[in-house]
Amino acid sequence: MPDLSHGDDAAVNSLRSAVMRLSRRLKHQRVDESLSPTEMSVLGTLAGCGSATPGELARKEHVQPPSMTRIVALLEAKGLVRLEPHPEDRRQKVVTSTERAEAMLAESRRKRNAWLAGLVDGLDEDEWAKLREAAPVLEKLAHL
Amino acid sequence: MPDLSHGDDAAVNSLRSAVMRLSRRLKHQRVDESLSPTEMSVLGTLAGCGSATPGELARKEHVQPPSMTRIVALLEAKGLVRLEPHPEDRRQKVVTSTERAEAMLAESRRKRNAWLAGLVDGLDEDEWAKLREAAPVLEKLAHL
DNA sequence: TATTGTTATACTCTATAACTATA
DNA sequence: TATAGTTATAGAGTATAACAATA
Repeated sequence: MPDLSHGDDAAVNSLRSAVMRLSRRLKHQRVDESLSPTEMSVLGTLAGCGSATPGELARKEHVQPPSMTRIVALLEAKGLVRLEPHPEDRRQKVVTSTERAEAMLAESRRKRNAWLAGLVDGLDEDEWAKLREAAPVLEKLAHL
Repeated sequence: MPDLSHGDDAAVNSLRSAVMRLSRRLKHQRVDESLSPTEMSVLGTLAGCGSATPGELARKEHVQPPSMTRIVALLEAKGLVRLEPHPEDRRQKVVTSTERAEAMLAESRRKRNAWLAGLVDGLDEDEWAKLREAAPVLEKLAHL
């Protein structure tokens, strides 16, 4: 385990503050107005793991089960996920993203890049490189 | 401006997703249960810049003026900020953090480190170093 | 008896619109 | 006429508690 020395203290504060502010801006920059950040995140997760149960999704997104019930219902109403009975456990359900969701993810990826291009306009190559290197670590941290 | 090539595309997705999830977890890990993430962020901002008007704080935190009015009122009720009339413009007010806020920030910094220590337990030195390097860039991004 | 998911309900945070006071 | 801040109100997102169905 890394030893948290005094210098890291400032880094932690900086990291926390930046993440909170960035998340607030990202909320506003949603590519599809009809989709909340968590709905988008769920679709991204499903694109990565194929399919999952509501409970698994709730744990992965760090949201309570009732919240995930609502989110999945909204996504289903929009035709972005499909709900099927679990083959082995009749209590559970299996959530799978539809082709429409895949197409939407691809489209929003283009739009996000446009927005980010504007934002990284103020960054130099070195800064952007650092961010790129840190992205997977941030993901790991979010999953830990 | 850095050219956003194909490889960056994935980094953007990764970054966005990670920031959203981390922010959700940070919300839960608030050191002082009675303080929202934005309230904490405002205190951090004030600690950095000394004092500011509600309008300035709203812009810095990327929040609308009425929201900042509420936040400042809550902080004042908790004795964490002081409100004074602006010396030159009687429409404006000056918000300053109190000693109590400074003490609380110091205390919460210790608690945050303890929480982070648990989280970075799963990171190796190299990953933590990447995160530390990226922190100031994330901050810059959040301010851009 | 434990677990998965749902329903019903309430809370927190933020936004928009309309208003007041000052510039 | 424009700007800083406030008040009133509404909406989005999430949580907790109680419940149903299945294991």
